Amino acid sequence: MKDSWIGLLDCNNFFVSCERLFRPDLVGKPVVVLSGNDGCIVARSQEVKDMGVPMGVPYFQVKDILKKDETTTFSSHFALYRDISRRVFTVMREEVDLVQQYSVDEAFFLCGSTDSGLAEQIKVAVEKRVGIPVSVGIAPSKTLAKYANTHAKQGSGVHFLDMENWSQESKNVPLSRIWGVGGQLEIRYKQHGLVTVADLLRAETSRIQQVFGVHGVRLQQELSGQQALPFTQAREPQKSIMSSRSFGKETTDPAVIQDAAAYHTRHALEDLRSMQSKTSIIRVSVRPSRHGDYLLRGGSKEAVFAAPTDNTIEVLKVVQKLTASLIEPGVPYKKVGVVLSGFTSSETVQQSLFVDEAVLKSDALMPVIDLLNQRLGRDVVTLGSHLKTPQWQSLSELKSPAYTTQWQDLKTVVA
DNA sequence: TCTGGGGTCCTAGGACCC
DNA sequence: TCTGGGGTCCTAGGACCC
Repeated sequence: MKDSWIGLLDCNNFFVSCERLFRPDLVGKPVVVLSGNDGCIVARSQEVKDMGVPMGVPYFQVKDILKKDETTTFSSHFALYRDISRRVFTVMREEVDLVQQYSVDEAFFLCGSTDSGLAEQIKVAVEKRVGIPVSVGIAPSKTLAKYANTHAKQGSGVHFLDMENWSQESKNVPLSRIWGVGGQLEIRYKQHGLVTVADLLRAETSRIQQVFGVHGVRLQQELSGQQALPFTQAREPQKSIMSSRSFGKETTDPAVIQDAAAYHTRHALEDLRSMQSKTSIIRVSVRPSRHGDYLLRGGSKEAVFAAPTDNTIEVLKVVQKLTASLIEPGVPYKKVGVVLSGFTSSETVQQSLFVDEAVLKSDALMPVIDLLNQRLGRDVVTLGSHLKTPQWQSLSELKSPAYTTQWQDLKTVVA
């Protein structure tokens, strides 16, 4: 299809919009959503953006400014956002066939280069039926569609990139504004005299390949309107599961670190089993604070299982060893996490020739534990040694009620 | 005092093999 | 006594994204 352009639908200030859905009184007023630990700002309403509060800034640094302007603050509430996200894309799929979800609040779709009717139609449907404001950008490639979306957000909410003007406009667009160019790459491009999109488009591809590798060449193609990042409707299976969290307070105590590692292992394995998958690679990482003398003392290690497993007990043993070998005495750690990868479907897993009897028995235990936790609430039944009160956990003090996922938090509507 | 969590992809460099 | 080079796999880490 020669005329196949790519659209990007992006929810505006997604987390903020989700909170406003249940607090319509906050529409038009400043709102922020914080990360876990109430550490950083992860979503800002337009009013807060206009106040000059940057994305990702530590909350404590802007607390006073926000208070002064009577900003409403929420701790993040991912179960709610995932639920709203599912509704957004359900409605979207009813309006357009070819959809590729990219993140919790964005999806690409295929459409014609002049098909503004469709773009408008999707936007209206989502806003009307879900209540989340969205913007749509349309262009010949994904990277350009992302860029077009920034125009859409500033304007009427739908924007088609005009390729006639693009070669002219690209002279004034810094590479740093392009999807895929972060702080480090911006510096590297600058070192080679490449500052604007036009600079990159002019550069010799062989030289770009040499200096910036496949990533650079792909970027050049995407920005010239070629689709180097293919649109695929098929949902790629998830390749890894991560569970990690910063501690409320740094710790040097191996028992506390082991307890947190065990917690993340249980949760990652629970997710794994719900995906009907088994894992063959586990990686454990420990990090000191990113802001202190121990910056470089973190690290990670992985282990490979001879036969793929979804058995928490089996994985916990390995995690314990990896964690112990990573911890250095006296280093104050701030974060620990585990990542599972190398998945195979549970049904197709080959049995190892030498299966431990005890492992087989505990395999049967896993579904029981998952079911109990589903019924009784997370972590009612847990495996592995753990401290009575987790000393590493943090508080989310400003969390909104679980409007859509907990019965007791359902909104009461009085007619 | 207080600086997120969950993903993907890429690559440098060491180990190992022939 | 002299003492290669290329390929591949793996680990760990880095960059980016939302």
